Amino acid sequence: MTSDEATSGHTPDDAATTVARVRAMLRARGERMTRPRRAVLTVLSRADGHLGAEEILGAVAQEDPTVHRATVYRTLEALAALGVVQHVHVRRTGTAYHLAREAHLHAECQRCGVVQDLPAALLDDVARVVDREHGFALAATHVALSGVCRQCRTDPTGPAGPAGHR
Amino acid sequence: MTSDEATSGHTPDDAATTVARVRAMLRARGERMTRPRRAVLTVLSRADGHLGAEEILGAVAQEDPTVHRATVYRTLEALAALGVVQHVHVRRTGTAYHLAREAHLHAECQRCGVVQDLPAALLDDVARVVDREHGFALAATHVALSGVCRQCRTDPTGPAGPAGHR
DNA sequence: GTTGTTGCAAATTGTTTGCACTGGT
DNA sequence: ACCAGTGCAAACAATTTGCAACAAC
Repeated sequence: MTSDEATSGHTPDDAATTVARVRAMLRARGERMTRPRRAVLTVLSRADGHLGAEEILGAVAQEDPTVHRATVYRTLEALAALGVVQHVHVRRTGTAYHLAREAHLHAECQRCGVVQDLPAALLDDVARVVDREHGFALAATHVALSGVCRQCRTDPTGPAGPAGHR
Repeated sequence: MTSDEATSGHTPDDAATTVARVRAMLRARGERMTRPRRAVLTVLSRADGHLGAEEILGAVAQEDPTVHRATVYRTLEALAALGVVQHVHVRRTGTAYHLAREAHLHAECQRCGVVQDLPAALLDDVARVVDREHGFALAATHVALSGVCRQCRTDPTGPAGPAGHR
């Protein structure tokens, strides 16, 4: 990969740069950099964290109203295949996407729906044990852990998200 | 419904016993033990492990064809409210249910879809850390961990379930 | 000019809801 | 008899797919 990445979680990644990089990757596979793909990449680069499909749909629509929902899904799939984006399964949002950077876990609050990042290393030990004892290769980053965030524990009367108990 | 339950090796929990126990719990709340509920409980008691909604639907239909899909969902919800059944979110199957017994984790193979149980204690340490460091109260049993099961690691050409990569 | 991609609309999948009726207690 | 619970059909949300038109390379 390339050189610079402060990696501390905050470096939205220049959209143009990302697009260029991906264009090259696509070209190498005989695929194309299209308008919808550019839009999706732009949206993803801008947003620092993960975006729900719904959010991406919305942002892309603003970026370029001619891009169709289905296309966004297909684009995300294509970019995932490229290894450029990763997806996490989240209860509330359905699926969330983000540009592939350093691995990290996700924790979703079952009350308010907030998804927060956690260091990937947290599950390293568990992964090792599960592997050794159960033969199961954990893909810890792939599904958001469930629980209740600090906010909601502190303030149980606060704004519970749309969902009752998930 | 033929009463030939002397077949399986382990002891899933006698259906009749469960039904009786739950009937009491329901009664205590002014609720009723109905045919659909009996059917769902019977199905759940028989099956040792977790069943996907789809499986429950099927089994219940065999148990009593007059029971409607929607009713099964409502029944599962009611039993969950009672604390009698627990649900786990699984990508492949959507949601899986099982009678509430000792807490345990679930691990879902992203290739074949198998869901296996893991000891709940596995995540105790992590839960403690996440709590202390991030203020997040982990509900580890609520979402199935993702990964690849032993079978699929060994035999990558084997029968990948219906889904590509989840 | 290829042919990878897109837009659209319709199909899926999994689950929920409104409502009149039925059955448990 | 009363009302929790049910059956049914239709609504739902999120995503996927078939296909003809289209646009990158």
